[in-house]
Amino acid sequence: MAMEKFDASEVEARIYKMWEEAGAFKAGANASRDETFCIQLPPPNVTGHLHVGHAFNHTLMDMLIRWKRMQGYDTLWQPGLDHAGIATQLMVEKELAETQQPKRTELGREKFLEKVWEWKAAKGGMIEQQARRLGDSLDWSRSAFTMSGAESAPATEKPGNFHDAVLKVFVEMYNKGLIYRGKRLVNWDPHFETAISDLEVENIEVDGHMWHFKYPLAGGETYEYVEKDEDGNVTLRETRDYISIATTRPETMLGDGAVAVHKDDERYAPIVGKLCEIPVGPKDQRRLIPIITDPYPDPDFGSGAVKITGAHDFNDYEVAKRGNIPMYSLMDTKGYMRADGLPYAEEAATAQRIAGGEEGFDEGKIAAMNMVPEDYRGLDRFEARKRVVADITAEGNAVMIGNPAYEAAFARDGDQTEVPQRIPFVENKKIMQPFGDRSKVVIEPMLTDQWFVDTAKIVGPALDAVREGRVTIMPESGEKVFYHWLENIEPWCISRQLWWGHQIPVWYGLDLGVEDEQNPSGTLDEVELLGLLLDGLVHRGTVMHCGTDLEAVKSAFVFDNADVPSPLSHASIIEVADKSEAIDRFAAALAEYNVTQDPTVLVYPVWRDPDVLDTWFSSGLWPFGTLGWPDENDPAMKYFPGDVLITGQDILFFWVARMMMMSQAVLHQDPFHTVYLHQLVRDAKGEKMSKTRGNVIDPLDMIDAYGADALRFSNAQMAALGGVLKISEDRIKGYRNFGTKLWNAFSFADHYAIPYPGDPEMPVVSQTLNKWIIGETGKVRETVDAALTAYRFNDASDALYAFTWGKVCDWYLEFSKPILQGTDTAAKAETEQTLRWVLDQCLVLLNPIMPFITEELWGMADRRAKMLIHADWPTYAAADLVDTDADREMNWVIGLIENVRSARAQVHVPAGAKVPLLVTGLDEKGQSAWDNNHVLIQRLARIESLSNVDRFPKGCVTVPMDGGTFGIPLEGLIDVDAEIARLEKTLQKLAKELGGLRGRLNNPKFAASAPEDVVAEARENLRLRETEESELKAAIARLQELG
RNA sequence: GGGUGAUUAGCUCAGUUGGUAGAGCGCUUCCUUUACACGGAAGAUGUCGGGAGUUCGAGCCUCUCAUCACCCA
Repeated sequence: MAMEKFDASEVEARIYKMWEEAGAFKAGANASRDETFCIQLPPPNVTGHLHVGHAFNHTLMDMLIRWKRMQGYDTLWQPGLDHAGIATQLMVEKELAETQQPKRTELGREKFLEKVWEWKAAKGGMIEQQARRLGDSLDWSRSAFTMSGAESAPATEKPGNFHDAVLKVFVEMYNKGLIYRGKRLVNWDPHFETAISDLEVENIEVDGHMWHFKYPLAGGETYEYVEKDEDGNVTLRETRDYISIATTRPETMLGDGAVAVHKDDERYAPIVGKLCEIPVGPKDQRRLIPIITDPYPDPDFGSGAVKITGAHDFNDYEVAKRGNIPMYSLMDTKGYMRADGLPYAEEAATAQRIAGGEEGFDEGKIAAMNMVPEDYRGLDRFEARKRVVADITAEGNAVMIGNPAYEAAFARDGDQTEVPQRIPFVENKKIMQPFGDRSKVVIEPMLTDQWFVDTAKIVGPALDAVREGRVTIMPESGEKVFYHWLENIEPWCISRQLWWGHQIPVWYGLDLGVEDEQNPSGTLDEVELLGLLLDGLVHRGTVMHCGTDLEAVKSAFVFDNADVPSPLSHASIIEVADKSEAIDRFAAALAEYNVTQDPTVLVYPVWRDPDVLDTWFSSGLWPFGTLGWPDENDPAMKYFPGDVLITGQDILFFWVARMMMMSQAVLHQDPFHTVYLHQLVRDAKGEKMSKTRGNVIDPLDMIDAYGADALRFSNAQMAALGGVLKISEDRIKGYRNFGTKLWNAFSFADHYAIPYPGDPEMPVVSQTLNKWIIGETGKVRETVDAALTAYRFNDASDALYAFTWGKVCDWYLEFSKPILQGTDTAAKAETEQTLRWVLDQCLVLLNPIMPFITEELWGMADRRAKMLIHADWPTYAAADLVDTDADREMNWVIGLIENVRSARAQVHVPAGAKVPLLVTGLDEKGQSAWDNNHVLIQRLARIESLSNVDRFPKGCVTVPMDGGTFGIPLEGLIDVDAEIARLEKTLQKLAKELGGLRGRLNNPKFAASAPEDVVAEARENLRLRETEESELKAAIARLQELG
């Protein structure tokens, strides 16, 4: 019966179903020892689809998991999904728009979150289905979700407690002072109106402009401006009443707090400490700002003077912090120029007093001030830029240069009245501009109130983990990057102005505390009551408390209020939406109390922080949040800490470092011992894949075309440590062919009707051939184990490819044919058993890389104790299996066959023709090797007979071997000149090698300083080459006689 | 501007304490020989980016230059 062809799509679906239904991937499946081996799958976005990057690293993880599972480890490959705040919210908003449903803001928070959960249930997690096509042996029954257990989750959702973990960690870190609220500059996305992480910002080089403006000195002061060249010669000397500023963002001038120059910049030394004017806004209310020194300005860049807008530029922010310069926010959350606050004239006056040192300031006060003049208020930031440029230019404060067009016009017709002689100095230049990777709008650095993790306080243990070798980062270069980043770590902004995510567990209440306590009576009298009502609650501060839920913070608020007059101190605490509702409710209750004197109507409203946590905050808890924590008694906690993390190097900081910090902060352990980083998967040319380039390779298409095994093999093959990953369809096709080769090896066994009982023991053999292949199997098993232990997936796949195709198929199966067809029943039985055993070993060793085809072939045996996925990984050692004599003999046989074939082909002996073979000087070993294997040799090299001769006849093709020289008598058949040419060429190559070898051996320093075995090897090599050389020379001589 | 890495056969890439270069694909020639044409056999192709140094010996170590890529400002 002939085996059918391998149909990947049919087999893959069937086999995967079989594994999954049998629970083959479940945690602990096939465990025969206590040691655990756990890999946490980096959770893909719930909105995500499988791309080549996933396909790549899933293959590596699956290889390790399958390998360890076969070795009997208690394994867990933990899957799950990330709720992906901004991506998911965007996806759902888009869908609402497309289906003409009410917008997010119209729905309100609660209804919108319902929609998100509906979307998740219907369309989220597509990637989990796609990953199955790859053959991933993930324990799907444990699939986790970073939003599981959230208040908003519907009952239909799979239960989980990730939300508990997130809140518990937040509260603990808050209580330890590791989390705080503050005003800092963050990347702000004006489209989504939220802070976003650095990872979500793409810096793209775009065409921009550099404008040059004059900031006039206060009071019309002047100074001598001198420029010098490298040698100190004066190239320009003029009297100026201004300082020249270059900027790519003129609209931010409105928020300037200073002009900074380098302290060593002689040009500006005379005016440091003086004031200059921001040349924009109403003429009467021009603000004056100080000229300061700071290390940041580069004297060689632009004019060397930099305007400092602390609230809208990251570099300026640092300068402003150093110099205590006010940072005026200019824009609203949508990126429009602010329209709130007091009239500009009043704000400018205040700012002026601050700049002059007559008035103090703090963060809150500055934040409330709107420094945008009325004319620009409410404008889009880019529109405002145009207006600012136009206004400054109109007023004559643009730096002017000669107009090339004027020169040209003058030269042409001597009349240039239509063309201006001088024009504003505007450079066209490439600038790096930040864009939101999802919104595609220009990201605005914005000074906002956000929550931060004080990373500096928790970074220590993560750094130590790598420094002390508890955690290994591969490739090693990742360690440097890791140190560099962690040693210069910035506070981590963890709040996002979104709805989809873990809402920050902090509640605010009105600050009722009275600073100058005038009434220690402890009761609420009429005067105080009115005071509270009229005092403008709006301007009162707030107090806040953190807890896992409202109940948890109530007592803290009650405690706060203990000091306020009774009965207000006993007001019941209620939750409201926000501060304004809180004020309304509070005032209404007071008013009612005033009338009724009924203390039970008094309420103390509190409201929850509307922001949600950065997605990376929750995914930082992934290593234990997936295992039942905070329930430390969950049996799955035995898998913490995990073993290996395999992920893209681009999220080393964003995720890997954070998992390490969070695991240490919460559980005081490292989450894994090894981090394997890989690069971005690119197309065959090494370009990034992108939809716009149209070079995206969909792994599912590859699976459709070539099967999952081929894609996996290709992935394993390109996984050289630290290497660039270029995926090539030709290569995948090549590994599909490899699968077919393996399949046909079984078809071979089938063809020879070799019994296939299944689960064979390693046979005890007497045939050299069988001894040899068993030894080779032992070698490859060691190579594969060593490679996988060292995460050298390419070495493992290389070794298996070379073994299966190059050893088993090319030689072993060919050699077995005469025995299988022969009459020696003992030899035949032994070879049949060996062949089945060897093929079984191929299946076992290849299973981690190509699980489908191997499992299918495994299942064709009459019976199997277990599925291949749970088969026992072999432990035999090459040292026990390799028979050196068999090894030497088979290599000699292979060499002889190859050399005879080569010689035949080169002198164009017809492929089918059987030729006689002669030999001279055959030694004992050669004779015995020939005797043992002549059937194989004659068959594969197409040889009719062997005759011992003293001397080769004229016109004989020579094949020098160790232990005897063979010759094919071909007088009259061969082209003598061509054959001489062939031998000469071989001789030349040989001469080169001999030259090298002799050179080394004749050098006394070589023998003195090189290791002994190297010297011995070189000597032996030289001996063999010299013999070969003399044989070749003799052969050439014979041919020349003939000619 | 800072950092990291790369540059090896026509293409895509390996090459783990320095011992004299390999794979897959592609290409050329031959072969439908009873596992396999998604195959078999044979074959060609490399001053290992340039230069200098250390060494008996350098693709590998050091310096330098060039080009490219990525990350961070």
